[in-house]
Formats: sequence, structure tokens, C-alpha cells
Amino acid sequence: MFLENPRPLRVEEVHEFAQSKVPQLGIATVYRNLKLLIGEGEIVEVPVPELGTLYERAGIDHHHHFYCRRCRKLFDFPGCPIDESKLAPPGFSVDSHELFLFGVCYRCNDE
Amino acid sequence: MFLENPRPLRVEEVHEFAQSKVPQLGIATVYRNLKLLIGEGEIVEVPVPELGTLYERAGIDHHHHFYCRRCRKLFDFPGCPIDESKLAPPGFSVDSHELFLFGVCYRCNDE
DNA sequence: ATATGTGCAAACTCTTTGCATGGAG
DNA sequence: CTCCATGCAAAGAGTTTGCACATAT
Repeated sequence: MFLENPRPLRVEEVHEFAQSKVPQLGIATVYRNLKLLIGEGEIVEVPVPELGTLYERAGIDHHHHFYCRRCRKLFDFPGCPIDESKLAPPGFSVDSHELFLFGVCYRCNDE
Repeated sequence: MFLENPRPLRVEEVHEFAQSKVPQLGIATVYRNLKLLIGEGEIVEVPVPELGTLYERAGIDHHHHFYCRRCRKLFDFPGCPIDESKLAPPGFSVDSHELFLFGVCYRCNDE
């Protein structure tokens, strides 16, 4: 399912999707298999402020995330406007960064 | 205490600080008073991926946060390299953003 | 028969809430 | 005496773990 899905999913979304195939499947199994897939390098965690941890397939090029306040979905957006070397305050060394955009997505803007 | 403190604090840090003045003070009181101070506009929440919610004094100019992986403290860094208008993917409208830097702080770099 | 994956329930963490109390005015 | 902030404990939400069972090999 992560292969088909271009955006990070919440645990509940994964659970619902999984239940559409195996109706009685429990939430514990979802968590267990998410951890397994992470161990295998198939997916990665996407920790988001206020939203908690979502999951998306691994190996996507460096990118960031957009959160739609209306449909409450998280979208990938490609590319990155950040130059880490110019960001480090004096004395600090930066090894990674996360950028989150908040707003309304193309689909919700159309309605 | 938030007036003296230039960086966001975890609930536990607030609790420890408060206990240094009122030793038996409980965690529920800390949460209650944080909510109160937010309502009064004295402090704001700072939700951080993987760290949960921290708190800092309100009214600081637009800025972002740096997380030191070594001492596990969150620092403010002033200014902002983001131009929202250039970031919105086509069809998306952006109304705010959050940027987090991860690395080692000036103090830990000195050791 | 053995091993693996699952459901279920309990445990754990973080946060919030209800209730009774104790001190301040 | 009346209020209100507090401690304590219980309750929730999200996540993890132990255990027993079913299924496949």
C-alpha cells in the first residue's frame, strides 16, 4: 500500500486500509508491521508537529511536507529551499532539518 | 520563569523548576498553569516533531528552532530563510510554516 | 511438531479531569 | 465562611508488549 501511496499515512489510515482486506485485523498488528517494515527499510517514520508520527515509503528524494488544514492530509512536496550552511547560528552545527508548510491543498482550494 | 528563559522548555523542565520553589508541586498543576498562561497570552506552545510540545514566552519575533542532539535542548534561532510565496506547490496555498534544525549546539561543540 | 503471525488485553507514557481539601482573604 | 489553587487519583489517547492460539510448513 505504501508503494501506491504518494503521501504519508496516519496509523489509522493504514489500519483502515488493512481492514479493507482483513476485516478483523487489530491495531497492534498494524503497529507491529509498521515497525517491521521500518526495520527492513521499506518505509520511514514522518514525525510531524501536532500530528504525531506518520509513515511513508522509503527512498524518496529529499523533500518536505505540506499539511492541509481542511482535509487534514499530509502531502509531499519535492525540492527544498534550505541551505543548511547558511542557517547555522554561530557555533552551532546543523546536520539535518525539517520544514513543514501549513495551508490548504489544491483539492480543497477547488471546492 | 519563562521571562528569564530564552529557549522553549519541556513540561518536565518546568516541573523541576517549579519544584525548586514548591517542592511538593504536582505535574497536574504544571499542566493546568501552562494552559492558563496560554489563555492569558503569556506563553505559547512549541510543538516539535519527536519531542512533543514545549513552551516558551509569547511575543518573540518570527523565528525557528534548533534541537541539539547532544544536550537535548531546544534553542531559538532568530530570522527566517523561508519565502512562503515561493514554496507553495501549484494549487496549494500556504499560510504558515515551521522549520526545525537538528545538530549540535555551540556549547556541546566546545566540549 | 515447530515456527510465525495475530487477536486480545494489559501496561506504559503523556495529558487532562473530577473531587476533596487546605490555605488566603 | 467562601474561593480558588492544589494534590491525588482516575481517566483518556496513542503506542507497545505478553501471552495463548491458530495457521502454515
